[in-house]
Amino acid sequence: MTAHSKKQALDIAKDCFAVRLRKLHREVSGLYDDRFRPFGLTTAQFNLLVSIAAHGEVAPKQLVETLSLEKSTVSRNIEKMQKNGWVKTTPHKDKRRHLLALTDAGEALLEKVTPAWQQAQEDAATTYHSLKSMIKDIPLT
Amino acid sequence: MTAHSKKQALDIAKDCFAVRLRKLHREVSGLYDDRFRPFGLTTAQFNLLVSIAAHGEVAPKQLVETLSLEKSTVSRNIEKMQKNGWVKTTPHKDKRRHLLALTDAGEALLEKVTPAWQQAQEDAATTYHSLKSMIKDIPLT
DNA sequence: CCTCATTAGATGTATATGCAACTATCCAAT
DNA sequence: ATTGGATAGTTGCATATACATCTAATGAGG
Repeated sequence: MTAHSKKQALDIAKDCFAVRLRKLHREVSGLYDDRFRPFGLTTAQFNLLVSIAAHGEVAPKQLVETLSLEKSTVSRNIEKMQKNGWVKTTPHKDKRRHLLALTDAGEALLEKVTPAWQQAQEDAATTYHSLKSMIKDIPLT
Repeated sequence: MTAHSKKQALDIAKDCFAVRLRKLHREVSGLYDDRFRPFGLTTAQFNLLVSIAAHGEVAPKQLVETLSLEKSTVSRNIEKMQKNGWVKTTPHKDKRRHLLALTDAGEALLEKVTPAWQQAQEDAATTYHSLKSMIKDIPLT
């Protein structure tokens, strides 16, 4: 390990978008996970819960696009949320598809965790002052 | 699902730091993974590779702090990198600890993937124009 | 009608990640 | 020196994620 290559590695670590973004993602996700834990909810599941609620009724395919998740990830995460009684499916004329919606329990959960979400938002904004301005630059769709 | 609660969910989805940050993380990590795949390297492993190189010799505990990773995550990811012959360990006087360093193969790999990393950086900067300015606001340590 | 490419989802397999609990070691107070 | 708490790392377990492959259903050309 020459001094040169060590310095080069330092530069990469400092400049790399992925290194910083992944670290920030772990830290921020942790704040939300801490707040959601008492409800038996994870941040990934909360994302899906909110997205389904926002659509009313929605196909998995749509969630894949909205959240940039792999279809198999959606498939399996939804499966857990169904087992927890938060999500229900309804058939579609096109038998390949089906639609997802929140159950009453799912809607009640969303109501119930909203204050925890607000606290997590504050945690994040307090710890990472730049998030508030940064958020506008993160594309949503 | 009332129209009111649906609109509320839309607002949460739009405002939530975690939703946007996690989505961006998946998209950007995917760009790097695509570039690293031909080398049998993942973005997570690249992060560790660079961090070890930047330190020269480093304890897992230090990586935990530098990258905000759980200690068990570091433990197991390093284990895979050792099996791949990229990382070696040396004992420490304090027998609880050990030090990590890159092997020759590890250093060679880092050299070899650096152009791919640069391409991923360009991919990311091109797709997400705001990343370049955003990066300054993401705390490193 | 057929057939074949396409599409939506599910399943097999692997990595990444975190929490809890455990082990081994160290250190400080007595 | 002894012991009890702290520390570094590992292991058990669960979720999250992606790629490759598979299945079922659709739809477009012939």
